[in-house]
Amino acid sequence: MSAHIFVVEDEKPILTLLTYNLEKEGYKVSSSSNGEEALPLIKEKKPDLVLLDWMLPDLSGIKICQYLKQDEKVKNIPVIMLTAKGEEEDKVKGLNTGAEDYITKPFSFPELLARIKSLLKRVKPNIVSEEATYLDLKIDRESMKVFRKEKEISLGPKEYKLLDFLIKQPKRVYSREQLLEHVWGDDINVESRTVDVHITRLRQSINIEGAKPLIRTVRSAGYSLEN
Amino acid sequence: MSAHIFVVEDEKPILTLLTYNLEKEGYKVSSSSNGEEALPLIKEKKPDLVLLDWMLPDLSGIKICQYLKQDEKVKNIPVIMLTAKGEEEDKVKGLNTGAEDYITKPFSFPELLARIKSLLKRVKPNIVSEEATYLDLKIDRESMKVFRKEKEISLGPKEYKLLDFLIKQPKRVYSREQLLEHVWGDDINVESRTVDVHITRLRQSINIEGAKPLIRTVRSAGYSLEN
DNA sequence: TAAATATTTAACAAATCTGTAACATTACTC
DNA sequence: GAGTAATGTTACAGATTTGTTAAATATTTA
Repeated sequence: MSAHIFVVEDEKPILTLLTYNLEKEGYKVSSSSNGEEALPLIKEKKPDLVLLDWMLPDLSGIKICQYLKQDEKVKNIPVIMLTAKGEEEDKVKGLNTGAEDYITKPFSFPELLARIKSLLKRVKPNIVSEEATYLDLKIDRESMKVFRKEKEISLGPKEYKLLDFLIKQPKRVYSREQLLEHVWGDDINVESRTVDVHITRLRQSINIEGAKPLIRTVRSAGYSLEN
Repeated sequence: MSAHIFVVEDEKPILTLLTYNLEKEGYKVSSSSNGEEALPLIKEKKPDLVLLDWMLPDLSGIKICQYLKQDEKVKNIPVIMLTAKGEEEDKVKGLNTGAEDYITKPFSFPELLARIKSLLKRVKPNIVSEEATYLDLKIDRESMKVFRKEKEISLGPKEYKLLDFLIKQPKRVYSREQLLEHVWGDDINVESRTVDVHITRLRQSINIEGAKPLIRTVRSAGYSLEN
């Protein structure tokens, strides 16, 4: 499964070059040479990574980045900013926009590629596929069905979300707070012990005869999907 | 593996504060309060980042930065300059020296920390890596598991934290007080002898048949992860 | 070598953390 | 609108972890 990269760049030669090279590397590329139209497109398409020219003519890259990083739904998409040489002083300003990386134009493509890969590796959990499995557990996100050993299991909405989240990085341990943030949403105000209860319910649901328990408790730390 | 930061600052209180706080965050810190001696030291030690006072008495920070940025071997080390308030207008001048960031004194430590992290992220994308090893000991921070010779070891929360901290800089000796601060947290009030007990427990946990002891006691000084 | 100093370890009580049942409340379905 | 399902909270039992103490052991000093 390949990552989807969104490029916002008004300099056509650069855009063409980037698109060409990135696609050659196997990435799916979308682009816009116009800041104003880029923002809604990014929110709609939810790419895995955004390459953003610092100084776009209409809506500047800095602004776009700020908007993205303020929006709950897309703030986790990593952003690499392309800053031209003369704008280097603005780097400091850029720190506060929350972009994950900066590259000064003109840049070497291999370097860019390395940085892209490095970032994508870190946000792997955001790259979701239609189907995920862990051992004998399978989740089909299209039909929203869950199977254990080929047998369908019925989960409540929250249990489904919880599993959906945990299975993205099965072995990673998440704190109750992290789970609340990602599964419940961070504005919500819910006791962290509530997570325990839902974990218990999820455990009961996915537990079938003759199968291992799949959720690990890590004392004073949290939970992970693992046995 | 933790990042190495070099601080050049002639104001002793600031230098002390910085060193203290940075080490508390787990960074390795070297320093110099003298510009002339700093330059060769930086070239020799090749830290991951340099914090540089703008106006040093002998050899100014600007000069040092210029020299660093002209030297092929160290030009890639990011530099953060600490400018005093009155010197703010000189920022523009400073930009040409190639420093990566500027902070005006007095500064808030959390802000400095954020900038350091942001810079380090670019240079060393995974400075606090998800995995650390020392000899036959491995700690996976993602799943929060510890292995000795490929075999999983189960640790209590505090033991895990202790090891997690010690392994960031193996061989470095930490006093009981330092360990209390880093592993327990500094508001807490716990006897320093308690550290001994936890070290003992950690020793027992990570000690498996036919493997060397990995924690060294340094009499009247503290402990280190070393054999 | 004895005394002084420092560290290791076992034992135990106190504190903390987790699992789950029970219940109240809210949201949804027909 | 009644009935059903889902959700969040609380309470409590049981399990694990933690800090302290004190005695045993080790190391240094005089």
